[in-house]
Amino acid sequence: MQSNKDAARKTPRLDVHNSDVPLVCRACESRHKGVCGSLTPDQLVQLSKHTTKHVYRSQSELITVGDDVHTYSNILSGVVKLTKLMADGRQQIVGLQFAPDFLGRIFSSQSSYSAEAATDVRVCSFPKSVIEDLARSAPNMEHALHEQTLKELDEAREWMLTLGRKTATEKVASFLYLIASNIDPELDDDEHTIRFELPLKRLEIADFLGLTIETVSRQITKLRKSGIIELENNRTVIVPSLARLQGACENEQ
Amino acid sequence: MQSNKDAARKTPRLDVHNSDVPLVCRACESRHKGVCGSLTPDQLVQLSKHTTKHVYRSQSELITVGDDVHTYSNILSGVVKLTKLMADGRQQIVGLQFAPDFLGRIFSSQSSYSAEAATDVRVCSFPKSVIEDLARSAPNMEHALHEQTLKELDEAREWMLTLGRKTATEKVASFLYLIASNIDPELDDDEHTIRFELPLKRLEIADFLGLTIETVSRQITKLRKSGIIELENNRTVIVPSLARLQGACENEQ
DNA sequence: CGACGCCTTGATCAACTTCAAATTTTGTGG
DNA sequence: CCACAAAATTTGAAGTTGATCAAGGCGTCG
Repeated sequence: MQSNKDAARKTPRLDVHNSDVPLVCRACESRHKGVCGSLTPDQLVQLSKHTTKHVYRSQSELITVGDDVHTYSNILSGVVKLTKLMADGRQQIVGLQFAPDFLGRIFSSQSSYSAEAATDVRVCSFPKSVIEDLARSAPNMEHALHEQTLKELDEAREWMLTLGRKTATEKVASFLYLIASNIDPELDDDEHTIRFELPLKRLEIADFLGLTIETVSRQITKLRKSGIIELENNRTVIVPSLARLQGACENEQ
Repeated sequence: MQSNKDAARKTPRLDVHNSDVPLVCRACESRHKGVCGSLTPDQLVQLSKHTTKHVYRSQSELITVGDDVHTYSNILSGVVKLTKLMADGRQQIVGLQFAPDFLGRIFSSQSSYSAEAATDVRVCSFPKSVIEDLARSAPNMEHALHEQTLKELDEAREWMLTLGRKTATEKVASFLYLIASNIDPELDDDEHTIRFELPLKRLEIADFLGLTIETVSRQITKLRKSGIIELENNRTVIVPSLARLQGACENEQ
């Protein structure tokens, strides 16, 4: 997705040991990834002056609909869910974000969705104004944010196809495939078997797929009985063949 | 949505009669809107050197999945639908674009969806390289494109809620409300009644809503019988009260 | 242990789809 | 302008999928 065109825009990446890079950033896993990865040491210094790290416990809110947003964050670890709520309580998860995604609707003081920690989440936060000043003055910063937005848009549209046109089984398979691709999975000796923890509980999966919790449960059982997945426990999934799981995302009937 | 923060970034808008503005742009309805609206006369000149205008007939393809894209376009009039197709033929419209939207997945040579004219469409096209060079060298250009991407992302997520959690009637009402808000409607003497042409046929509405054509037809009939809309003919809709239509988008049962 | 949260399973029901056909609208050529 | 064919839409009846309602199981924590 990232093309070689981008490489030209980036300031040549300096060695991690370069003393220009601020201390907080030097040991950061996101240092070379996501938005931070395309910043110059100078910009990192400017940013790091206002950086704070936070841990959010699972199910706590990072951004509330309607509230003014004063910070943006880099996700260092964990999974964040973006949810929309209807007046009568119906809920839809409209996006999942993983490290090292950038969190926050830039150039807008209000969010039209809330962001909640699906798992425990560690973030590196920056005041809104610092990010926006940097975006205004540093084209590479705005470009990095733009790429992040484009990635989210591609993912949202892919999910629209899932929501609008896939069957319940295909939806659940698509969800498992999404997680398998985004969580760093343990690869088994038999290099084709992968294993991972689900970051969402059944109700959240239902809210992501536009289904009910019962239907999600039944489809998981169905995928298990058909041998496409195995369950070590409710949260731990083993995928013997990623190709077979992928096939289940779009079943020719 | 556009905030006053943006105003500061924009070069002060020059008078339309300013001779610096190229001829093709001077008479253009999009001149002050969309991406072009935030360009300087110099940038417009640079862009206009490579500008071509096209008309696409309804149902013709502007962008085909998998094909390399060599141009970006500004929509001058008409409606463009972005569609995704599954191997077995299931189809989902993942976005609708209206004038003066910018069309094309920037910074990527391939599109993961196709773009088709839903109605006759007039566009102003630019070679990919010119746009991307401009985006690289002119921060205000990239910012304008970024704002467009953010707007599309907000719309996509709003629609994910519709696809995932709304009933068939609510979906159709939401679609009509979307069109009423994006097509410039005729306002009746009685200032509350609005009237517009549907840019999509029933099958396309179904593909946008994740429904079948029959269900769409039945829901339209239902909305008509309940007095929320009137039909002048298959394509012409009259909305006596926009507030009532909005209410139908999210019905407390 | 007992209560609670979470997940699964079963039975029934409603919403939406599918299949089929009728009806209306649109386009074309004489 | 009419006749006719093709396309689009509507309507009806039956079938399916997934939702709802209800109950029970499992694991954790006080």
